[in-house]
Amino acid sequence: MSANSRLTIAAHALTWIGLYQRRGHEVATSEQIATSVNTNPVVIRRLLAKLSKAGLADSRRGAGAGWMLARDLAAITLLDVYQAIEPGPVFALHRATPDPECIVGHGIGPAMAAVYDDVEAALRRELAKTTLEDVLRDVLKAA
Amino acid sequence: MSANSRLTIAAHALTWIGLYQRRGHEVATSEQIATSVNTNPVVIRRLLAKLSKAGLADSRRGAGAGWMLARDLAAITLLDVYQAIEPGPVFALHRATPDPECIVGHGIGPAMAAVYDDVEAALRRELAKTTLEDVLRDVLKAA
DNA sequence: CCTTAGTGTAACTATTTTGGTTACATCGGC
DNA sequence: GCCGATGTAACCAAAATAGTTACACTAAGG
Repeated sequence: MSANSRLTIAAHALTWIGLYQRRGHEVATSEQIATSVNTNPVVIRRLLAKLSKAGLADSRRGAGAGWMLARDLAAITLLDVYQAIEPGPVFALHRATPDPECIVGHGIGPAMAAVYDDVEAALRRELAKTTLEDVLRDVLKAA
Repeated sequence: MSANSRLTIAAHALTWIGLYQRRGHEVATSEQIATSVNTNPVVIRRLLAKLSKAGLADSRRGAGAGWMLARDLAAITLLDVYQAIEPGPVFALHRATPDPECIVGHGIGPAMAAVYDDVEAALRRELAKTTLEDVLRDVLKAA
């Protein structure tokens, strides 16, 4: 399937900031996070910008700039992260509109849309079960 | 997100064949199906080839060739279709492997993979709830 | 002030996925 | 053998995703 890695990267970034702050640091830079994630700092900043708009992270500019969490890790679920960064749905309907003269072509869109709504709801329910605190706990356990 | 339309098209194709057969026809051609879906016949054949391998559809060659269902619509769930055509997972881990020296970089992969397994399981459970018979009923209701 | 480290964001490129198209070998009933 | 279809490879186009460069802007600290 599509398979994008944004949720993974975003969770990684926030978890990294959370751990860094717990170790006594004020802010984390996109450069530091990018090193851990193994990508370009701009990729991190773009994601954190969305997370910031969603109220999950905050940035500070000027000298001593960087990123910090807007809430504790325990107060951020993967659903929060998902909603902050994923615009589209998991499944798409037809790229080109099917033949409206055909009964199936006419009715299949709404029928599938209803199913997809339920699937997305289930997916969200599942993502809501895990907080970044849970993720960090697993991470530390594995170390 | 990714958003591919394969599941939609595959469900459309099978439902179309099912209805066509109920109306007394032996087989449906990829050309007919493609007209209803509004795409190229090869796209349909490619999908039906996978559905055939999964035991959901059968093809006949030579003169009077075409496609038929291998099972009744009521015996095919959207999960069956999904598994027949979707290879990869919904969410991907890091594209490049994160810094293994970093605790978070080291442990985040397995941690997220565990969550993603649960999410996929929920998604499958949800898809299994709907059969193509259900889809056809909705389609006919909308007509 | 003015230096400086880092954010914010646009613009461009590369890679991958997805879907559409052409082409043609093959099959099998008539 | 003819003919209408499948089966598949090969190629192309478009879109999504991620990586990169570039640079204006911000604000603490000297």
